Amino acid sequence: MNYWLIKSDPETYGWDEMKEDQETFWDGVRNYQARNFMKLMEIGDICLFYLSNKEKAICGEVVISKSFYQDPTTDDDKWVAVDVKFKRTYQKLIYLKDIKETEGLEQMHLVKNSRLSVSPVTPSEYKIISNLEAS
DNA sequence: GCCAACGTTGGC
DNA sequence: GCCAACGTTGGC
Repeated sequence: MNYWLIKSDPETYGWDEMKEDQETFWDGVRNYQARNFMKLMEIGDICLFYLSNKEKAICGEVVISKSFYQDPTTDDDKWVAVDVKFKRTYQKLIYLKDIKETEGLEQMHLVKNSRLSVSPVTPSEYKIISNLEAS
């Protein structure tokens, strides 16, 4: 089982919509690096849901409910989508600012390459983030 | 709203 | 195949 971080602009698709839909497909990724990570996602993998721009915080978790398939929003077979299911809302938002200040998280793609919309999270990073949520 | 960082495109 | 120009993203 793997951990990931997926990014969404709340203006496009926010956490409230995710919660209401319960399940949705994650499409529209047009970046090879992100696409390659999506292809590695398996059912049951946990994705941290990050809100860019306005919030700049991780707000909860979703679970992969279907592994990659051709992105239905384009004819171009280069691109893929996955299905994700709502899991839970964090007790508090974990802000980018705090992530940057936390030891052990400075190597995260989110910190080093903020433009990558899908990125892997290591088990130890996941654990540190869980601790931040509980603290 | 600005701008840095990054990816992509296209001319040579 | 190189690299300049351009577009997009996202933090500030």
